[in-house]
Amino acid sequence: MIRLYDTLTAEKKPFEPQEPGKAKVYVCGPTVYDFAHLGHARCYVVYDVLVRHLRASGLAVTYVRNVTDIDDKILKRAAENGELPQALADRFTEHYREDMARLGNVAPDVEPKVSEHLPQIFALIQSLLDKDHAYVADGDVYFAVESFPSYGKLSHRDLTQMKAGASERVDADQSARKRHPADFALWKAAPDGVQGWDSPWGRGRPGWHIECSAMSQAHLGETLDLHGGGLDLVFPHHENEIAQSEGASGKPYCRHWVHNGFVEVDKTKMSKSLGNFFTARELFERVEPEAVRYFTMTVHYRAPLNLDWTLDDAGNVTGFPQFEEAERRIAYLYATKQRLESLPAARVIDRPDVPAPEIAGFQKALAAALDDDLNMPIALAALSDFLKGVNELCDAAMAKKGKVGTKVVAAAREGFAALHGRLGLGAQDARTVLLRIRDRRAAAAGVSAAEVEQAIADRVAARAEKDFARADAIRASLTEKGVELHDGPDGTTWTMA
RNA sequence: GGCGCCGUAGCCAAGUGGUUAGGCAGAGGUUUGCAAAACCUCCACACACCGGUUCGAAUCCGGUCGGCGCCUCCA
Repeated sequence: MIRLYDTLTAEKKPFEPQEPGKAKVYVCGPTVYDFAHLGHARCYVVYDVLVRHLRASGLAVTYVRNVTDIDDKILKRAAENGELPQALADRFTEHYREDMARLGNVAPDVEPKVSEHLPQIFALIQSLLDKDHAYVADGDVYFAVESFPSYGKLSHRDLTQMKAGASERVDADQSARKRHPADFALWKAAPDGVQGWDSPWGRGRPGWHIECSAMSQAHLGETLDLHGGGLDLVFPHHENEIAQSEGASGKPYCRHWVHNGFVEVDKTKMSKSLGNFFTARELFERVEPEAVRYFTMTVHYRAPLNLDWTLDDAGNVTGFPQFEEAERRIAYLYATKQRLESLPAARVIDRPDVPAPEIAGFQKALAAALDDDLNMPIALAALSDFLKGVNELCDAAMAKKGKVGTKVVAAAREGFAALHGRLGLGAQDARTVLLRIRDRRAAAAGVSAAEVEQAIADRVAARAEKDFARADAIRASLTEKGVELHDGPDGTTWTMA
């Protein structure tokens, strides 16, 4: 049984879809006016693991994650760039999809765009007007929060206690048109000279929240099983979605609300508006995308994830210790996978060996960790045990006259399959990843493969002549450059420290 | 003003009423011509502070201090 913390009830509770065996999952996607940053990466990795785990647990998941391609920030950025808003949105949608793929996230089953759902948005707004949950004011349409008595239930706040304008971002003109300060726009009239879309209430653009109500309903129906997003969406975005959707349908909007914590920098939230962010792709230039994925899983999904980096005297970023550590773990994972895959057939014999507990129990441990509110740090602890077990297995197989049983090897392989299935780790070709890590580090250190290969050849010659002093001198000079040599039965290979 | 979160050993980070989290770093060891990798052992007798409840609290309750988030940009 999967238990997840639910924001609405503020407790961990069993995840129970309406229809047993099926899960309708909606996750709020990005507004595509810039590159995805680490905060987005974290968020979508969290829901990716959630969807993978639900599927691995036997649920037929319909995963919907929208793209907000109509938004004031897109209009503003496009105007600054002198390009069409849709062109800008389309471009960043592509970049976003590339970044998600590099993180190893599965594509959602449906990725709806606001620009393709205006009719549904109009219908929803009209329905709210018909039910007196909304009103028209000067070409704008607002939701009347006082018409929805349970307004505030998700974010656990009381309309009378809220401080209007506490965020210091209120628009005086807009406030004048509202009946209550917390009323929010369903439709906003477009000023002259600004791109707009024709609607029954005049030319304008949709309010921020209505899109998700309209699109989730269009693709998943009136009641979702699970809705996810960043903690910053609890209020007002998700609160307003509830008001809109339940106001229109009269049915519960969503059975389970999941929110992930922020990525932080110096204990402050990473956000586009603060400008304190690193984009996913600039990080990918420094470390394996899978290391970024791994890093996001090192803390519980609801806790803050603090990012550190090192600077040189000029203030340039020189490194990210956490990503470097994560990349070493990823390298360890793939090195282990490679060892298992390359066990010589002669070492694996048909005999009834029993797998070690850390291998035999890995799949269950993984599932149990994720069942308990998606506890990824515990899952990674189980992974550490598993990899240690696989290395012991390989050590045993490769020892003098060593042999291991086929069942044990099969269990280890199944462990890797489960790892991929639930956490989305370890799915790539081991050799490719390891070489890419090595070559990226070598390039960063100014080390060329050719010079290393030459040095290795010289050292091999020196060793053949038993000239160990010279062999060790070569090793020492390479070590200084961060090159590590590994003498194996099939020759000498190298990695970068 | 309202609502909420956090404070765990050198560092990162789980757990949350009584039994080893895990990782990194560090120290020994197996192995190796030397190394590396891998594995083994050790490693903290940790839980911001002060009270209270309890047979027993880092874990529950109250308070204090420190940090953070949201209260119509946000993942």
